[in-house]
Amino acid sequence: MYFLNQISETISNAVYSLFGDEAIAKPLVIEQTKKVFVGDFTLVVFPLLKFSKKKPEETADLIGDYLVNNSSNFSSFNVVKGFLNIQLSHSYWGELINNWCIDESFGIAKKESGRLYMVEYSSPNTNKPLHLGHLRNIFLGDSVANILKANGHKVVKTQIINDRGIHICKSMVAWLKFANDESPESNQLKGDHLVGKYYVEFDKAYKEEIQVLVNEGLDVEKAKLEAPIFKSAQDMLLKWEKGDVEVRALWSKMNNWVYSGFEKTYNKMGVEFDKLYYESDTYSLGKLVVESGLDSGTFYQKEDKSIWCDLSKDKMDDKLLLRSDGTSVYMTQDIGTAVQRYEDYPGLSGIVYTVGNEQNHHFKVLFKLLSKLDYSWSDECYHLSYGMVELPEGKMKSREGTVVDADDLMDAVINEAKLLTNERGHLEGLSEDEIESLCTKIGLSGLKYYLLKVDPKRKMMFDPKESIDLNGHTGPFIQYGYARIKSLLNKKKSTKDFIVKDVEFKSQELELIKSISIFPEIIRQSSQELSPAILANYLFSLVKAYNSFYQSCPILKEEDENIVEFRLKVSDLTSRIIKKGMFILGIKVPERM
RNA sequence: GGUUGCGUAGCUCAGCUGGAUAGAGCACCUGCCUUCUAAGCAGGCGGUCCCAGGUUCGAAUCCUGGCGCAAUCACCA
Repeated sequence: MYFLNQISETISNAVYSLFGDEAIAKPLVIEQTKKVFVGDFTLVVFPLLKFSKKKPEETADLIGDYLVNNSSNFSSFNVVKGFLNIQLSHSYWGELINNWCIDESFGIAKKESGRLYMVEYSSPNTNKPLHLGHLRNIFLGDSVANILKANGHKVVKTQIINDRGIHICKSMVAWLKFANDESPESNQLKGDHLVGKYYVEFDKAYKEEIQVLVNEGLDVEKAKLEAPIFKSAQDMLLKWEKGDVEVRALWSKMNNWVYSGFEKTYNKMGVEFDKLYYESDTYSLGKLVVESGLDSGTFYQKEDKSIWCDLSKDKMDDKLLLRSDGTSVYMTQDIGTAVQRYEDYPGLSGIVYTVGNEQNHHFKVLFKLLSKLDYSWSDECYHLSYGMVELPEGKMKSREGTVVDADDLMDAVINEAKLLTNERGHLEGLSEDEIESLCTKIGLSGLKYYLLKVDPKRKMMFDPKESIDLNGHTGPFIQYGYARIKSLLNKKKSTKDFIVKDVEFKSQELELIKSISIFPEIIRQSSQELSPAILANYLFSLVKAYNSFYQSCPILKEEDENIVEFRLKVSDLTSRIIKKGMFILGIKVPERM
């Protein structure tokens, strides 16, 4: 049994014996003892006073006495006001460490849960390259998938690619008009960047045309609709929907440019997907589902033929599902996609949608619609909503060119890692390939950790200077801790069958052990909250505890062989947790740096 | 205007299923490398936890009301 449960059960038994079953009707409040007090665990006794009918101090004393007298796991206790601070015996800690060390998968679920979850993330449009906002999304989703796996679930990593619609047509129109057949091959530009370039070109030309029309006396709204280039885009969308061969060919060609560009970006990130969905495939299923919802009376039709869902009972505005011309909207596609997914994976236990909080309302409505359509799984859909990434100078706006490009950012962060690592003289004796590999690990860890350490649901500030920092609360700090342990273990390995016993731990050793002890709980909690930030912050505190231990407890110099073995063992265990934990965050750790 | 989320040190963030003297990192200041990697460690400075009420033995945490910021409420995606 997980030892925290074991401890709380023992304490619970003590309370039961002393004060009866009513006293344990509510869960006991047991927490790790705050640093300023002496002890390992603290029982808050205030809630027990009405059962003990004694003062807080006396109540705590009674329980403390009982524990120490009835279990060798507890060595001593002290009472401060209504707080019972309990210390575990060092021999019990030693026993625990032995167990953790021989457990290859310490902290990770031993048994499969039998559940299969789908995690959706990234889900870009195919008209422009990925940017900083996508990075938070992708790192989050990828890590959440790993967290679910670490808790014994099976996971399908997926994305819905928004490969159709008016915005895609804009790039296509602009390319036809301005590109002179420019292709990724002809000018060595990544495909997604090339297509993005023409999306911007479209916008530029569009604005100019609007201005011309306005100068001719049209009002702005009208001009937006009348601009020739906009009309061509609309025209192209109609042709696309009708399956026009030439338009489809161009669409296909440009989308493939984008996909190969994305591919490179995902490779660099170290991210991959198990299953891809394309809106061009799922929107028509969405239409069918909406139409059958109309037949069954779930939805209603207005005079102009548009189809709606009445949400007044749910205190929301009615939602449009098919336009009067019969074309689909975003919501239609999302309904189709969800239905398709449950058809593809009948055993699915749930879908996690990693999508920004700007779409909170959209998903609330989507899940409500699925429920109205009587899909039993509608309440298994979960919107993992995360906050926007903001820059020191404000929000990213594509129109104002303040968007931070994902490829540029990764390159910058890796280059910076090279500079800083070189400054420290840590690149000596490495080949070009090794330097590349090491600095990629370091740079990306800085970036990923920076984006993951903040609670997903909060908006966050992205400061470029901080994101490439190697000191303090950063990915490289954790990597460095790992590399130091590895360097140590290369000099002397712990003996496999050594058993820790009769070791009196120094305070730094005990702090480290305590930090290690909660790793399984952290893995569980990260999954419950779908929050890599919990794990990220934990790993930082673990490494801090280790560094403090490392500083104050010499290992190779220590004479007592028993202590040396213990310290090597606990170092090895720490390194395994760091590696595993960072892996779950999607971050690689270098063996040396 | 309605709905939802957020407001903690100069800055970026933890802590929030109520618990003790609210914690980290950055920045600034002091020490520590002939000793296992100083990308480190030890310490200092720094707080009306937005405001006002309420519940409670106990509130940064829960409730109500303000103030401020953000998102959203599209025949956009």
